[in-house]
Amino acid sequence: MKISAQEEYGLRCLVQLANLQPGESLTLPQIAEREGISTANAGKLMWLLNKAGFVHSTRGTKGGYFLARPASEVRLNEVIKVLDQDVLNKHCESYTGVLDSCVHNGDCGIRPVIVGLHEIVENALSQITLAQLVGTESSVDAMFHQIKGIHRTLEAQRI
Amino acid sequence: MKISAQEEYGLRCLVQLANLQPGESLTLPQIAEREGISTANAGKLMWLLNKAGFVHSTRGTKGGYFLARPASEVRLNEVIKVLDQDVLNKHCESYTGVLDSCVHNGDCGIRPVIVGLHEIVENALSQITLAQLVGTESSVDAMFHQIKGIHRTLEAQRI
DNA sequence: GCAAAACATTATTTTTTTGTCAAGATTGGT
DNA sequence: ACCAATCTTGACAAAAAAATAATGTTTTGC
Ligand code: FES
Ligand code: FES
Repeated sequence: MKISAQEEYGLRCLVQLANLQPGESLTLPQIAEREGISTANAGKLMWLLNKAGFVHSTRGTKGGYFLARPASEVRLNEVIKVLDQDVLNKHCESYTGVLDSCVHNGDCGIRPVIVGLHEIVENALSQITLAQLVGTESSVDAMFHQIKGIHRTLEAQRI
Repeated sequence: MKISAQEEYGLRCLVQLANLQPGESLTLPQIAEREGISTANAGKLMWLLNKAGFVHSTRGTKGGYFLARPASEVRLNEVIKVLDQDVLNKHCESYTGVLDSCVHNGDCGIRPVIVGLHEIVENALSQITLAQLVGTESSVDAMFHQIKGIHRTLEAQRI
């Protein structure tokens, strides 16, 4: 269970744009330099995000990228879904094994785990907006702990 | 954010062993056939799980694999951690980009998200044991929804 | 003791993911 | 009109992950 490079860098690029003042924009070389990735790579990421409608772009001199929506209205689960090539949902069909579908079709004890995990992650991500990621690390961390705090309570009860 | 093939299949193999009666065991070909993967692949997975101490094995004719601990004492977060090559924790050092470490070292808004997500997943997994996965799909699903239910409550409050 | 059945371990191949390159298209300034 | 800065897009190459193959070791049963 890990976050893919595309998910992470795509999100990072969006955060860079979220840091801008209204009216400002960033070019590909600027984004690439600020995140320490190549311009070509940033280009592909931004192309994805543009296609998905998260950013707008202007061509030509003085062009660049800027957020299409206010950062406070962009939830992280939407972003991740786009960057992850939508392979998350339909798990049982795209089975890597020899068989076409999962051998446990009909009554499967694994499916709830896979699906449930994705739901938990999605739910956590849906509670975070881009705007919440522009602050200092400690403020972001504190925000995140509100979500995790609920879990700790549950765990404490269980023991 | 997705579960890797190794995580999924390793977990599946363990569930197969958890289904056994005490004293029984499964051979590699049996495990492979039940999960629809190749014998060689199952062999590698079981080797990992054996090395990590989750299963014991006996060689020779009438050999096979069986759980080293009761299924009710094996938590999923331990299993996943072993199958995922421990790359989960130290994220900021193993940065794929051009730089040695994350460009935001010192004050990073992304780090809490990465770390926090892993903690949330780990926490959820730590609440599930192998024994809970041997039932019918609906029973496993119901168990999982107890965990997710907490999230729903939180979400409802937020709105 | 020998052969068959089974696990153990390392190496190789295949597939998927990630990152790069290059040619094209659009805009703004001069 | 021209040029330079910029995004766009598809093809390509490198890296990582996954799966397979190959070889070796141990045990059982005869
Ligand atoms: S039926 Fe899809 S994971 Fe089992
Ligand atoms: S410092 Fe590690 S993700 Fe930013």
